[in-house]
Amino acid sequence: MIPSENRLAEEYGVALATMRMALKQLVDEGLLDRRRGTGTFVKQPAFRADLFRFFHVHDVDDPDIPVIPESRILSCQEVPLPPEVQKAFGADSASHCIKLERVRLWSGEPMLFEEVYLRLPDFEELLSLNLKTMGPLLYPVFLEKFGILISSATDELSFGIATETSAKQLELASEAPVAVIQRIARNPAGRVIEFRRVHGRPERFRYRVTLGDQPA
Amino acid sequence: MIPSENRLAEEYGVALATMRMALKQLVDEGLLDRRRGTGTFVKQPAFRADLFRFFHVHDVDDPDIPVIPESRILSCQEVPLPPEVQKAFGADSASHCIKLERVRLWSGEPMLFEEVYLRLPDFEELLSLNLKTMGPLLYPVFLEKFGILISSATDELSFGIATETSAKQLELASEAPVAVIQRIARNPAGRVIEFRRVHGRPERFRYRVTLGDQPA
DNA sequence: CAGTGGTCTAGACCACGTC
DNA sequence: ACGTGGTCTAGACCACTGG
Repeated sequence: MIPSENRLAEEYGVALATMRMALKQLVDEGLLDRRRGTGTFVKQPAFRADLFRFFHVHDVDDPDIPVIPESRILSCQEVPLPPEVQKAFGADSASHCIKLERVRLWSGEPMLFEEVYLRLPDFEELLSLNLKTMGPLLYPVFLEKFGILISSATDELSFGIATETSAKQLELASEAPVAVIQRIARNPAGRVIEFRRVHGRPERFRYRVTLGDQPA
Repeated sequence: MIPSENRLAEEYGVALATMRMALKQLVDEGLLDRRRGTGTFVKQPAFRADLFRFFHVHDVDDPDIPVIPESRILSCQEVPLPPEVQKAFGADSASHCIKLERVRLWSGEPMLFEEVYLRLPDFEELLSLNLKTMGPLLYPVFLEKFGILISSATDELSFGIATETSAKQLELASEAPVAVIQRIARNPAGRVIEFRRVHGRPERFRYRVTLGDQPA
């Protein structure tokens, strides 16, 4: 909780109405929360998990049931920056980054193979973390362990051919067709935090997204 | 342009600051536009064309160049409501609807085959319109000819098999693999206006979307 | 230069939550 | 009862736009 509008106005030597306008602005920006009769509070940066749960593996019976696939981490190591990751991170990137590989399963079957690239030195600690204890969603981990909030992402979907690794992990023939999702995720300042490439089994792959002003 | 804040405050018998707050609210809701030294204006409902240009057919040389594919309308007729369209439109739907079929081409090659379902009687006039004169984007036509604004859409992407018709139009072998996009588009009130099913040639298909708070 | 909106002041009264 | 934010008042000065 921060001091009341009365105290703040006095402290900063401005009129009450002026302070009210300033506070209103911060509320509009989502930084404060005001409750009549109670006070003004700093808002926790809300992680909109719903925004990032949009890999829908369609339930056999009801495609409207969303599922968070189970996660199995294969490896997590420091590697030289691949060129496309370099392009996404921009000029101010280090020469190396962290590469995390994992498989996501549903009902015991591998559905997605993910390669996640993260900036160094920001995520250096990840190398020494016990990855087994992590939940299936990465962004809450970024927020809790590293204080890094992912607030926007650009996904690009296309069709491609499985690599040797992705074919093996998805239990497909090599060079089988796969769904390809490439994601660039950013913090609120627009800095690219993550580059991700995902291969998915095509026959059960489903991606859903809603754009525009959501009706209430 | 609407009257100045001074005149409005006087007319409605409220203080200037109160009228200012009220106007501010309407600005926040996107209904008004205020310009200092000029006046207050009713805002045209902005059609966010950028929101709906997200079928990216990747340019061979530069995948970052967005393209609006050319449009060729094949048919436009009244048909009974297919079950999945019924489900999208809901209980208050008529028993028939308009079905519009078209092919979208780029560099003369067919890339996408679209089946667009629209509500009756809202779009009744579409049957008698000269479709040749329409531009490649449908939503501006909805707005200009019918006063209907599309403000949100949910897309669902998956992989499927070409139908007889889509294979023919895309110049593929029958039962060839295709990209499938299903779209439900709504007006600001949340009413479903359009149901669309799109088949795309997989090898050149690319779909890009950005979610979250876009950095400035 | 006249009129517009943008910002600010110094009050007032009210609705709501907590104690 | 008291302190909180929500709304309102009746002014003031400034910055910008247009003719």
